[in-house]
Amino acid sequence: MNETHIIPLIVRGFREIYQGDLQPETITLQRTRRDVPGDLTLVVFPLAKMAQQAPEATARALGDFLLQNNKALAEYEVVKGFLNLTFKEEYWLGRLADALIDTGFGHPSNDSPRRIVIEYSSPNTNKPLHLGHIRNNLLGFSLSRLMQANGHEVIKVNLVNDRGIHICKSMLAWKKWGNGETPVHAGLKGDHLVGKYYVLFDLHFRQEVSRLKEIGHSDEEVQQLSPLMQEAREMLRQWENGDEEVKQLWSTMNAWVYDGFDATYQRLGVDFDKIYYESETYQLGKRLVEEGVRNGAFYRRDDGSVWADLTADGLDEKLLLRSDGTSVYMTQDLGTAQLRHDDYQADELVYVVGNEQNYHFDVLARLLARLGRPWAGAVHHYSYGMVELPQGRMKSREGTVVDADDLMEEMEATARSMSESLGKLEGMDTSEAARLHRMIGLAALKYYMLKVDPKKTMLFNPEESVDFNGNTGPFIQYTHARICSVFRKAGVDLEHPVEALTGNLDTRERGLLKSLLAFPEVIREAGQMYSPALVANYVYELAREFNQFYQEHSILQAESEEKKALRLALSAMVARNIREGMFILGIEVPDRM
RNA sequence: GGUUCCGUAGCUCAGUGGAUAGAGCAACAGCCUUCUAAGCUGUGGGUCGCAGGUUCGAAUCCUGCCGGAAUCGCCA
Repeated sequence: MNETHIIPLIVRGFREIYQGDLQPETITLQRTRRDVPGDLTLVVFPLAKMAQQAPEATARALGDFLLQNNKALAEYEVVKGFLNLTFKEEYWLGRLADALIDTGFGHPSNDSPRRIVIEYSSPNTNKPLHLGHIRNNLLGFSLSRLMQANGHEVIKVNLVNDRGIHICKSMLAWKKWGNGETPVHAGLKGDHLVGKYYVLFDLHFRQEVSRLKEIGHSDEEVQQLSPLMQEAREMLRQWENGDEEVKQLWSTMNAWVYDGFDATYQRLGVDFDKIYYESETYQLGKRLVEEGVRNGAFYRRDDGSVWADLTADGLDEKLLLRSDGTSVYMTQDLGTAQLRHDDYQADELVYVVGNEQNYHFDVLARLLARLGRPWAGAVHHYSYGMVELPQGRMKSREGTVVDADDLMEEMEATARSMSESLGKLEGMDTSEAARLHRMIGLAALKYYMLKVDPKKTMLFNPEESVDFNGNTGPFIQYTHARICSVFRKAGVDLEHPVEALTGNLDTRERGLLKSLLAFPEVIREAGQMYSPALVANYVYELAREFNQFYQEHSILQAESEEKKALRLALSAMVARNIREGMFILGIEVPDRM
């Protein structure tokens, strides 16, 4: 519900009655509580102070004025300092009729669209995607849709970290113990195969560590002395020196990983407009660091390493280039930021990255500023919370990492068994049923993760995540399917449900209508807050409210034709808002389930 | 230790200056000859971490304290 059009009238009324100028910001309008008569509430307390009159009297004076000057208003009531306004039936019916023919409903008009580059996913190529990546991907993708819904131009980019010591570890392990194994031989997705060798490296490395510790070496010494680690570091140097054989192996194994990632992305339903590879951008980062050294922004130590001194900003010194000349994470991110800016000249460079990297992005923005990049302020770290399991954080050592592919498989299987035990899809052909199970299982997973405030650490409870009742994705899908079913029975087109709207609204219908009309405002606010969770919560509330309405009223067997038309119109709008809202979340809704 | 974030019902979460703080799950009790029961209704369950402050009004803003997490790497 968005009745801000009444604000100028309030300002005018206040001026006429009290000869005072009201700043629109001091006007608080909100939806009237459900248990009190009225539609829209003006909070009068702050105004009463300016009017130098008791809140009740001020409210009544303003109420009288509004009633006289706005034909849409039917009556008002004053409760303490709250002025509760009630609109006429025709007004609400008009709003509903307008919404029905508004194909852009839920896409607020935007007179200052921005160009926004959103980076998300950002995987390393040494391991398959896991639960943490899933939250990242879902947030990044739905954030993109949310910004598009708000009229912004969005470019979705992925930054694949395809180079570095971690990849060398997988490569080295494969070279030593792989016997030429390929994904085809092994019957494994490529990302999983490469991940297997990363784990193998770690296993052998830890054996070396314990041997070295037994003979009395410290933790730091062990890192230096471990032959495996030395080999991996040597491999990284060879890679940066363009060694043919190393590059060849690197391309081969990365190609396996990309095949695997593509399959996972596709199944998850996310995509990208452009993919950056750090192997193609880190050199640019090095050049930026050198530039910084030349103009005094950074400095080089005797051992050849390059640092930024951020102590004046209350931070520490930050390494930008290792003593052996190889680049670190920050080097690469400087390069990719520059490249991204050159490519798009975007108003915002959004990085969907976990909050464990808050410091990193704080430093990144400062470094860019220090390099004199005027667009440094465009860097925006979209910092989201970690995903934890009931037993705590995921730990690869303890084998508690929840694999993305496995998880999607399980959700789908749960949807299948649930649907079978409920006897839901009788008579549906198997491929159609399979499509539905995918849709439902994925909805459960996506909604479960997106309904939580992005910045908060969230708990992933496997048992709860496969619950399809209550505040869940399948519940919302079900509501949509129910509405579609009604329209099939009625033989009415959901997009053009009625010719005309007349008659009266009861409390439930009126409440549902007000909720429906709030949709554009929710999308706008969610966009301002960068919060898909607001959309998720709205859609859930709407579905819940519809189900209450559905339980109480018959749509097709309504008391009169005009009532039937009205209820069809309400139902159609609920279905549309659900579909649009879920679309923003990257969740599909079925016509039956 | 510094910085940042978090603390709301048994559990998971909404609620970012307005009225009597809400959902879901779990527990218990009901509702399908009527548009899909993946639904609906009801019952019980709260010192909004604690203490001050600002305000007509605070879960919400400020300060301090307590508890938890992340981070401060020649890892990414």
